[in-house]
Amino acid sequence: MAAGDGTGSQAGRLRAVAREVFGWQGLRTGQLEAMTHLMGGGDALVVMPTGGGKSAVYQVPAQLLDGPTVVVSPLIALQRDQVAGLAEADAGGAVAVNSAQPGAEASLEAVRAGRTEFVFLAPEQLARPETVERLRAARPSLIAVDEAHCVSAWGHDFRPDYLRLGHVIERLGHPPVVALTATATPSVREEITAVLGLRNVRQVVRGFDRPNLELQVRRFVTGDELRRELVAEAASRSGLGLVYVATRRAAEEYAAALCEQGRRAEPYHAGMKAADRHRVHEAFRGGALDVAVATSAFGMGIDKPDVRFVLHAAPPESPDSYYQEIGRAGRDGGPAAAVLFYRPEELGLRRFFAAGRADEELLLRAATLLREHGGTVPARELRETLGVGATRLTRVVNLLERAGAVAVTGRGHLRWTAGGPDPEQAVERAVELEESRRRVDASRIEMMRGYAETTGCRRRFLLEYFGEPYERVCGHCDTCRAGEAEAPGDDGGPFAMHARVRHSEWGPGMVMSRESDRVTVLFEEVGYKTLLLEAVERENLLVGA
DNA sequence: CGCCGTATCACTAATGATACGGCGGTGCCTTAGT
Repeated sequence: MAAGDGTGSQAGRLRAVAREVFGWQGLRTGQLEAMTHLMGGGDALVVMPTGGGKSAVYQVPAQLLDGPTVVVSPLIALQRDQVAGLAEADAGGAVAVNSAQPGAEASLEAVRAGRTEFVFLAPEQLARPETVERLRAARPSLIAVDEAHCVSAWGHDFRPDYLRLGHVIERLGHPPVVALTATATPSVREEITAVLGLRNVRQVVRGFDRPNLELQVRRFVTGDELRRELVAEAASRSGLGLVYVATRRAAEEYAAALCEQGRRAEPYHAGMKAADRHRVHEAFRGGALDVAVATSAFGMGIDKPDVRFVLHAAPPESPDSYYQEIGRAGRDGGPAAAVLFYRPEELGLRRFFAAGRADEELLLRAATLLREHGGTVPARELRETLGVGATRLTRVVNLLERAGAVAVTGRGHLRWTAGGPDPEQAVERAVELEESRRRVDASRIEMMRGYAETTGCRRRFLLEYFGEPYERVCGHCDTCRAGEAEAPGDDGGPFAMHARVRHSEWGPGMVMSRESDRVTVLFEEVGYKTLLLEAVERENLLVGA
């Protein structure tokens, strides 16, 4: 293909739009690669750090494709910012459709009539068949799914509507789809692709390494000591900081303790009034704070370049979440510290959150009712018959659907699959699926423990967890400086990075990291497992697959 | 699973020690009542 022709002029048009509409002087290779693929009709999965220009990947092609762009975005506050940002450019207009926004009807009509280019919605809005039909009538030419890792991180029980996005995409005629996220391990990338039903996918993954982050873990025996030391460190560090805690109550207590030390500190969690949350957010953005003490509610949409430290009072539920949270430090490229204050006991809370089980009895009742009915049943009717709320029903239906027993129609009605499993088999499969999810969640917690307790290079541990080979040690995390971290020796043996293997009991998996005496494998069914090489060889546990 | 607050006991005066129960994160939505 001659340069300047075909894809070449395509890139030229994209660059011109970026410049003329948005005022961006250039596009990065990764952005351009994803955009070109979308323009060619394919789907894309873009993994880039926040502030790396993810939004551009859909905003620019949207100008060239004939039809509106549907943007799925999980937070209403985030939607507001994005709509406001687009309003400043001459980009064709943007609206958000949600409960906090009056005039949903007029907005959808504007989209259908072609008066608005961008429409932002939360996944819950797309659970409403009427809304999907309205969008379908507008014949969208592009769909962007922002914060796509939510498909995996929250979808299964917390926000089940994410799991329905695949159906929504099909119902909207499956125009080019771009999934965007700032953090995703290879397994999460696979899950995003599967759940959204992406086709002809181009994955664009920009480097995860953030060399300016100094990684450190401080280990404690008692909770009192941990709290005291954390307050002391947060109070003495200079520059803007973020302290992540596990509970709302801890957020309040640490913030109060830091104020006593004379720092400008505020708590932030989902139990606070919207006005207070907004106030803290603004204070953080405007430099009126020294430290924000927050639960995981504080996060998405934060793009403050000069955060100098992120301290964790307790480990989050996975290295994915941890990396996302510490990634909010040092965006300006200047030095920044990420310190985990660790006690093994604190993992207990995470295990509690991950322990939920499938409601077998409810599954069986729902399955039996649907099969006996035979035809299509409105979800609302089934909810009333079973006497459960929408959240629980959605969860049960999702499981039955994944078990191949129930289909959800475009109108949101439910139908038992003819020729599928019988109710008992379906419930059995659903329970297995839930068990499998539980095992994977538990294994991610174990990987978080692995990070906290490793004697190897911490940067290497995280990057290999994300599937990015890092065959060296960083030299400036705490273990490296203590001289403990040993350089890896990759002799190209049978368990090379990313090699496909099979375990006699745990089934197929992929090698995610190697140390001199052990290997960590991500098994499809049971999650992460670390095996001693000596035992692997002695028992012949792993074979190449 | 582990933590914290409350209740109870033991016991001669204020407090300490132990047992037990409840609670714990992320955001949409809707609807009732100011």
